[in-house]
Amino acid sequence: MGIVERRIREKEERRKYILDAAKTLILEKGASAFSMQDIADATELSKATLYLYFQSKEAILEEIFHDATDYFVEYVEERLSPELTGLEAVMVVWGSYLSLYAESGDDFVLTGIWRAVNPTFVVAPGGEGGGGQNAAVPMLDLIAKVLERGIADGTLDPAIDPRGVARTCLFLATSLIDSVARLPRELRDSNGIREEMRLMFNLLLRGVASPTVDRSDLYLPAAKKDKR
Amino acid sequence: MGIVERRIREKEERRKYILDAAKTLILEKGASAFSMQDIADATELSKATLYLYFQSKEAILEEIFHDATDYFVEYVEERLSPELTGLEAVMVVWGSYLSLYAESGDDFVLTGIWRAVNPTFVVAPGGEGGGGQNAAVPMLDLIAKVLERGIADGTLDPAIDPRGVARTCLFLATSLIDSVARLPRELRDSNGIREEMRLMFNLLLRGVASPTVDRSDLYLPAAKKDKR
Amino acid sequence: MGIVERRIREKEERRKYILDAAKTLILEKGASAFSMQDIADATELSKATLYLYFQSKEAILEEIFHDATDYFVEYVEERLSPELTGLEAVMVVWGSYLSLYAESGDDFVLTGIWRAVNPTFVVAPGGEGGGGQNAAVPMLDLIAKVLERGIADGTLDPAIDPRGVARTCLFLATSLIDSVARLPRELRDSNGIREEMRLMFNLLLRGVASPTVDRSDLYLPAAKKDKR
Amino acid sequence: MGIVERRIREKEERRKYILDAAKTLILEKGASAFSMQDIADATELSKATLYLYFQSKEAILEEIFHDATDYFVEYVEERLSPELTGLEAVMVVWGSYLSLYAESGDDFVLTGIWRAVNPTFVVAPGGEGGGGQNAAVPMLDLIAKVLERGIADGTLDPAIDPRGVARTCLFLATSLIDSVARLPRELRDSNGIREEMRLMFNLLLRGVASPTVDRSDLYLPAAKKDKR
DNA sequence: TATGAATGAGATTTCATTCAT
DNA sequence: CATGAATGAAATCTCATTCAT
Repeated sequence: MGIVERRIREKEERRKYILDAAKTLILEKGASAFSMQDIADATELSKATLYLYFQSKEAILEEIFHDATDYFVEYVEERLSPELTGLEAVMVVWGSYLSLYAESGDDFVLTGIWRAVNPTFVVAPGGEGGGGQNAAVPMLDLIAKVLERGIADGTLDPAIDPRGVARTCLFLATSLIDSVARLPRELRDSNGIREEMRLMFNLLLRGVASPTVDRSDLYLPAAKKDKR
Repeated sequence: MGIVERRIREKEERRKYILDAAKTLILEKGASAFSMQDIADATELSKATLYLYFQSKEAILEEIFHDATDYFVEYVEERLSPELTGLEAVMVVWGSYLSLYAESGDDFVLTGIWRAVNPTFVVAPGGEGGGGQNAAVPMLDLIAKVLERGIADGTLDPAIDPRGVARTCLFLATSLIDSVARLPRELRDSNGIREEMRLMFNLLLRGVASPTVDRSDLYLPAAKKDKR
Repeated sequence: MGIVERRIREKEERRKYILDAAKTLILEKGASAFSMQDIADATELSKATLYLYFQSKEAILEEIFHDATDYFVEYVEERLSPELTGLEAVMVVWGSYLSLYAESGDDFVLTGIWRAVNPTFVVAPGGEGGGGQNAAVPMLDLIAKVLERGIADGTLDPAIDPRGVARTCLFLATSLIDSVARLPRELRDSNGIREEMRLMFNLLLRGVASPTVDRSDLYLPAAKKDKR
Repeated sequence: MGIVERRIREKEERRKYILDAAKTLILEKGASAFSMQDIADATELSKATLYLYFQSKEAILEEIFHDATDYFVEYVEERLSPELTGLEAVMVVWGSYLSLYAESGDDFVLTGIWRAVNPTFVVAPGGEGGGGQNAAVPMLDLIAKVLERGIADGTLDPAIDPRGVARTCLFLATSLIDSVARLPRELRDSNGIREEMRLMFNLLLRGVASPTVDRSDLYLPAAKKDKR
């Protein structure tokens, strides 16, 4: 029932359709290298029509970023059962990064485009209140929460500032993704990248872990294998 | 002595003049957002004149990147006395990053532009042999050498692969710089950024240090103060 | 009927409008001396708009060349009734050249621009298989066919190689046109040019005719008069 | 003797030096595709210096054209002994074209650049009195003279107008050369080109010969071999 | 709602020519 | 006499965005 509802639903579907095309293009050409014309071609819509659904090219980028981070946050939260220690939880987060990249690499890479959306985000301490950047806040919150848990249960170094470290970690992780997003697609799928990511997370893991934790527990498993 | 030398010197000066203008622009607008016209306006030269001094826009970027990395490597090598332990040496490198940023912030930020020059570098494991990217090799070598020293003398975790970790660290450090380079100038000078960098390096420090090292030694001093 | 058809027709008309402007410019300034800006000025369109209708400047040149040669080939084929001897057919071809030039001088001159499109054509024996040059192939085929006819019926010199001679003749004829195309417009309309062309064709005619043919039959009539 | 004379001679030598470099460049890149910078590089002079010796780029082209035609005229006149029939003389002229091309191909090709110098020449009947075009007049005179000789001694068709035919022939011959001049160097040396030229001259030969002449005498020998 | 058409502004690069020294 | 330096003008092409229909 309701013409209005149908209209709204159809509009939403169109938006999604356009976004999907844009995502594919970003993954193919990089976030700054694709054009509105590219989207128009891919969707078989006219450029003018795109502007009926999105205010600007930037608005499209922002929404894509938003979607990607939401997806990531959801994905992680599903896997964060309350009985995990803080350290285990951190590993779940990092591990999710790796496995999401390994599984659905493409979609995930889109979390890396925030630089194209709003470069003043993570790095700017006071910048969290800005415009299109808020999309990163849930990711930040997620990480900060996990870090706090670890500080509380003693598995993470009590000296770290959860919020600051969360920002740094997120920044580093998305930086890597950002770089990956600029690589040509064929390079992007290489094992090398996955190893590079794992290496980075291992470093960060040891960086945040409590000194009391046995070093041998601070290795993320190779991607695509479930954590034991 | 004589006319020829003066000519050469003046030519060199004008190159530098143009480069300086370009640097300022990069710092203001980001490495990919400035145009030859911008440089022409800033220098009050014609676009054609710019091409007398540089083959292409890319050549300008490459030279700037080169200069910045060279300067960094020199700066660090001056401070790396042989009697330092590997861990101390790592701290010198990271510390140099911090103090260089604090001292000559702007120039240093330019080490972050390699993404604009050749985006396939660090992240691509086999990519070290490519084109304009070689300018990063000295930085990589420097870090790898220091890590090896630390593995040898037991102050760093023997499990790390020096070359791989060097690549990761360099990647992360330049990522941060790259992001900073995109910030508006006024944000860039904030203490927040410096703290962010220090935090990141502290994480990395603990990531690479041997588990036997006392955690309290793994803090970089706040920027602007010389390490004793 | 219908909007779509009208759109298509209008689009075609605007293409033609642009092409016409380009033709005029070529005729005024020469095929290599006109610029996209010139076309934009002439059509009162923006340069960007031109690129909506043609992929590149070269594409415009190619299309103009194509049109001109197609028109010539059609024109000649209409006049080549099967009962003509080979010699008569050759005279029809040459005569068409002359009368087309006399009648629709400007359009016809455009057959001479192939040099600007692809300079390696006719003169390069193996070059017939190349890129944008194929537009000349129908002209070549036409002439070769006619020559063969004449060799078969004894009105042309059996010693000539039809394909080779066709290439040479086409080359010479378009060379002349090419030169004419570079003349300032006022000179181009002179009777002198037409005489020059006739003279050339008369030479060629005697060059290919069988020695048995009476020399007095080997004169093309003055232009603008129909051959009976 | 005297300083003035030496100055003049040296100036002349410099001119020649520059011209030689320009010729080489034309042959490499085509008459319109080379730049003053190219000449400057080749001569190791500055662009400004070039303007001390030549008023403009066009002046250089004109002089090169002049030299080339002069050389051709001289070359032919040396071989035109008075006892030759007009027909034989024509064959000497055409043959010289062929052998000059075969021998010193490069220098000779330069006769084809007149289009770049002054496109209004040959084809414009009244154009002989113009500016830089006069360089072609000696060639025209040469051919006309030869044709007249043949008309007088009965070896050429009395119906032809020597001056008009001379202009046509010259036009055709230089057209071919002009096209050749635009070919990449490697193509230019092919036998195909020489054959093409020979074919054209054979056509012209039969076009101008008296009908009484035996057709079998109307073949130019293959290049590089002396006429029997 | 949808779009075809149009465009202003801008990107990089080239080149013949001039002029102060 | 020679030239280093400079440049105005031009060339091709791209792109996000607007608007009348």
